[in-house]
Amino acid sequence: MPELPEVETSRRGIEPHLLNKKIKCITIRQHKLRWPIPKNLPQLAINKTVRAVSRRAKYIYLELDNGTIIIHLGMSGSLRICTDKTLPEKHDHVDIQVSNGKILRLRDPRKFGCVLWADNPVSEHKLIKLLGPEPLDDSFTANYLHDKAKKRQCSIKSFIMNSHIVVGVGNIYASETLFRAGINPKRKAGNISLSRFEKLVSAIKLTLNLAIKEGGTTLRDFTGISGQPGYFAQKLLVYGRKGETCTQCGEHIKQFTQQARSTFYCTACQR
DNA sequence: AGTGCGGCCTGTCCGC
DNA sequence: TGCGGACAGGCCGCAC
Repeated sequence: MPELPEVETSRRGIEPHLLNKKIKCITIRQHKLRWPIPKNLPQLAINKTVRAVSRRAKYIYLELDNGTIIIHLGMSGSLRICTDKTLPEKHDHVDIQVSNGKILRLRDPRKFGCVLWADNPVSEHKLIKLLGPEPLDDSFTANYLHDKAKKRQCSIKSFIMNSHIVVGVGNIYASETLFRAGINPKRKAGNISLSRFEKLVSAIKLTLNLAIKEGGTTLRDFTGISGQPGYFAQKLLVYGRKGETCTQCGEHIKQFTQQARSTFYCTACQR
């Protein structure tokens, strides 16, 4: 599933094919994604130029003069660049063709993703407005997290997965970063010291940057096959490693369920 | 306001 | 071998 690093890699992959190109055609084969694709999307976007291909949280923006196309990949979505010679397959729901003939094609078997329109400025859109800082921005600091966590009773894991606190930390990276920071995922967010938040913030930045590097390598030829799931697996320290030994201490990795999500951690290393 | 959970959806895996 | 059911997950929107 696309986590932030994969979304950023996708963005970088499609950008050169779309930037400064005019949108010529939008084909919607399946309107029913997480939210319906607006019926008037083609009307709004056709003959408009893509001024920027950017990202906020796990949303990809195609910025036009009159507004923005927002794309979210949900958990099974992927983007590729092709031409109309490549026939759409079963789960290829949307094509956006630009003036050089290239097509941006969205595939999403589970339909958890979305394609939406936002009037200017996109930052005022309902889904965007309340989002927390980008984890890789300088504004995301230990002080910020520590302050936000004051008196919070929820677990540190659900705290860092809360997009109103910080964006882009999904279920996999929540486990991974808490392991790197040596923090027990069950610990209450409000009960964590500033110095431990410093470790956590460093771990989040490190892990996401490493994964973006990995994604960059794996998805280099993005217009071809595109990203297979599980390509991060080699680098994962705890996620999906239930019963295997901890890379730090040799203890067995434990799995349990938190907020209906699988958490993996080392009982010895994480306190 | 903070917290937790239901729901959306289909491919994959497991057990029978 | 084929089939059914459990499971996975991002994250909004609602209920408490």
